[in-house]
Amino acid sequence: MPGISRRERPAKPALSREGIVGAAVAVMRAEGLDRVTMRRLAQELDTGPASLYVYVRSTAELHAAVLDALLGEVDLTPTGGDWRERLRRVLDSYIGLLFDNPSLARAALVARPSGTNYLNLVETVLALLKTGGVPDDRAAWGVDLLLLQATATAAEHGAQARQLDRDDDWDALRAALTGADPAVHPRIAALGDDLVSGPPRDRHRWQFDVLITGVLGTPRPPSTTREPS
Amino acid sequence: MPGISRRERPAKPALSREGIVGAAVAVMRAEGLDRVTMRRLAQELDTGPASLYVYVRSTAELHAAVLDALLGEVDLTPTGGDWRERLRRVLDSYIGLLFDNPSLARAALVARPSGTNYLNLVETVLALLKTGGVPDDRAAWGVDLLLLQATATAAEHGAQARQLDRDDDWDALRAALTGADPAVHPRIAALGDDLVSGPPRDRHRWQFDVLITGVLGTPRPPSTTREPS
DNA sequence: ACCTGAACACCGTTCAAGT
DNA sequence: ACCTGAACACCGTTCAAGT
Repeated sequence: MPGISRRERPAKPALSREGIVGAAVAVMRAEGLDRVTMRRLAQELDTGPASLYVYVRSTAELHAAVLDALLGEVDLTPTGGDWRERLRRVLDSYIGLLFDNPSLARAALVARPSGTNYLNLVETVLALLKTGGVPDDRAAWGVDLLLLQATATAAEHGAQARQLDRDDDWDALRAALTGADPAVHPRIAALGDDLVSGPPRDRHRWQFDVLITGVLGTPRPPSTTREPS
Repeated sequence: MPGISRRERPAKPALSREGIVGAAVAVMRAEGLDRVTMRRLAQELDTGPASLYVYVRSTAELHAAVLDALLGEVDLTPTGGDWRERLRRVLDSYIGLLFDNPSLARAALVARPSGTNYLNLVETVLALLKTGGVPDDRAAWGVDLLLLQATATAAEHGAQARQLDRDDDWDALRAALTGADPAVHPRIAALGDDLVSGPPRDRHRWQFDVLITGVLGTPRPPSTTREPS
């Protein structure tokens, strides 16, 4: 028994970008993004790592491709509620996806995806903002803000959830905040528990509302760049 | 000439957490956080990597310690302007620090620092929000929102700035957005350039204003957790 | 063109053994 | 206790050589 995944595959299928990304998604699902390495994938595809570089530029690019593939699972058409509620649902779906794959959220911050699924997500958010009467110029900048916030939240919390390792750091932060010396950090001491408490869902909802309220109430500054001749 | 950094150090100094973090900061400044590895540090300290584990739990924990040390450079007492302007300056200082060390921003999302410098930053933000009349409960959640936004912005942009590698991804996104098919992605096509354009400073300022406006205008939801007896 | 073996230059972490 | 050598189990990427 030389290979692991030799089931109904008598002949080695030809390499292709599609096949590589597909294998990458499978490995990610089974073992996490940390295991999506050139060497692990080469093993899966029964070849050497060098061969993959014909189709993929780097590990980072590969991770971006995996993310875009996963983005196909985001629910872009929730039903019921007004534009605001639907937008919240779309972003919750996006966050949920990244929560399940925390390392993916971190990858999203580093190498932004540019595939169809990402474009569909952006388009959906823009359409909902339009429905809500958000001026175009604010929507253009707002979509970035909303997606960045969602991604960062997932990246942050995701770390906490998956790796036991990070729990210690988070506990350390919690302890540092709740145990602050009132003489040195009076505001932290005054707020205490509230700084880190609250059900995540409530926090997310409030954060989303802050963003929407802010976008609705904040005109964009006049452009500081020189006009095109 | 056996070692690299043998200058006025005749005897090998005893290992200590302080010394390790200090060396880590030095290596980060000189070669970037990517080079802050157990092995590289061991080499710097003239020992083996295993020895470091007496003082440091993991590489992630070490990176968090480096971040907290760097956080000491954030300007917490800008002069002039009202609370809002001063808060903007503090966050700009924080963002600037992370911009210069992009990988640090990513580390901040994964392993949150809990040292004195981080507490000082949180305290300062809370104090400025208090000055601005932001209710305590919103300030408690708002500080997280503001710092997360700043960190994510740095993590995102930082990748673009430092590594040529990521430029391609960003260009790909830009091209995908500006070249969108109006039949498939009408809103993206309509907004076009504006989605990715604008001086970063203007975008940052607008994002900050959105957050402040949002926090000022969004009450926290009534707690959904049961009251303490 | 596409594919590969082999090499270069690294990693984190553990553990038995020493002092 | 503190420190370490050595090992285990990996990495990304390049490049000359093959088909």
